[in-house]
Amino acid sequence: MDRKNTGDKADTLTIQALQRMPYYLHCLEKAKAKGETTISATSIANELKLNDVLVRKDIAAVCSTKGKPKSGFPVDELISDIEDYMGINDKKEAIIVGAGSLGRALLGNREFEEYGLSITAAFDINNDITGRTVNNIPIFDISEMEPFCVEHKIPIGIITAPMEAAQEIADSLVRCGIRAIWNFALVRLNVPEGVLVQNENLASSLAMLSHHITK
Amino acid sequence: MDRKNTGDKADTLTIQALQRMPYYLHCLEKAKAKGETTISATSIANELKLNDVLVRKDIAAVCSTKGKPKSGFPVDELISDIEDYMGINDKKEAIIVGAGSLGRALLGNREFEEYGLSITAAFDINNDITGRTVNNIPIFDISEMEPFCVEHKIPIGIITAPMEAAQEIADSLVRCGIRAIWNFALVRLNVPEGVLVQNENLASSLAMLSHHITK
DNA sequence: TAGATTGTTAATCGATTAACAATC
DNA sequence: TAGATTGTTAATCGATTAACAATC
Repeated sequence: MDRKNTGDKADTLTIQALQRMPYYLHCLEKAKAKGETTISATSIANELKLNDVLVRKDIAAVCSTKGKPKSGFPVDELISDIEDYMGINDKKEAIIVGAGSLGRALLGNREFEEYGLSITAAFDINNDITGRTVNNIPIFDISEMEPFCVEHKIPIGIITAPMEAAQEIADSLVRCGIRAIWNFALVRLNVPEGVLVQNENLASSLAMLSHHITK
Repeated sequence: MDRKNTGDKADTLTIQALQRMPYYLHCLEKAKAKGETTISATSIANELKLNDVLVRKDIAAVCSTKGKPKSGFPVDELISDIEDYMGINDKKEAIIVGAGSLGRALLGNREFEEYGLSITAAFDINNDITGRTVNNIPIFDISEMEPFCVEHKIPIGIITAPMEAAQEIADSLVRCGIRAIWNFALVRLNVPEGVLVQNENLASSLAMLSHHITK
């Protein structure tokens, strides 16, 4: 099946553009709170210190209507278009694998819910940890992970395990039909095509900070 | 003072390259554990699924010696060069501002120590939280932040506060002489030149995941 | 030696920015 | 109308990749 021009513009957004969306959303909600009903790409660009053409292109890729010269875009519509595009409004279930300090930290973070991510269980190998709950989310033994994922058709796995274990966990998740992995372990994961791996490299960020400080 | 060619190559690494460094480090340590004394850029590239010329360029920018055709680079030397470059070996003190779920999560994460980051205190506005400790790190009232930073000459601030408060906190940190900010709030911070802001956008990552799932 | 590997220079690729005509 | 703002096409910029001569 060819996907050259299917009418929807879903494929046109680059990763960078997609990552700017939450900023746009925040900016729009601020404008809405102020009572503004339309907003120009130019003003968004100024607020976020981005190029205005860039903002216009990003908006064009997700917005269902065109902007009007002079007034700009309708705020409400743009908000719901971005939310739809990001898939914020339909809840997606996720599990956390590795309930060490970072894993439990994420379990305790309620803000993910706002972005449509609902963490339903955590798994760990260490039986000092399993059996407990954090933020009302149960921590099970790792052996229960595969049946749990299959039964609940979990689409997202969050790996906060040590890097030595990460690839094996990823393989296991893939077998269960997971479709996206949020990887906090410092390894490149090998996954089949169609499975998205989003790497969250706190170590890389730390490298940036450290290097700047050390000059 | 002109900085065209000062002999050190510190300025030549791009952000992307710097972010690859932790992966190289991990890869090298794995090789070292296997008893290998030299390693080729080609083999690192294969392991990490990167282009070999890219790896060679990255290494050239940080490594003090040149590689030898056929054998490659000395593992030990490369490890210490990268560690030096990233500034892993000298401890840098940091504070956390905002001790909500994410902030306490980071407080509890002991892995940062391995990368040279030592979190010495946290601050919050909520007096249900202040006075406690997490992982032996005290949580103080926000009013004590400025004197603490000045007294201890803290170079790094980690913002895990709500986005409404983030800019004000950043301004305050800058006044105290902070040199880098690790920003987990979803706003672009305005800081003077010379202060690094490293944005950690969990929301942007979530946008990636959600969008992929929703297809 | 032959071959793996290096480092450099040039080509490619993709994202951002600039220029500009169209429009409310 | 005039001016702000839009959307598009072309130019720029920067990172990655390819080609290739040099070397252990």
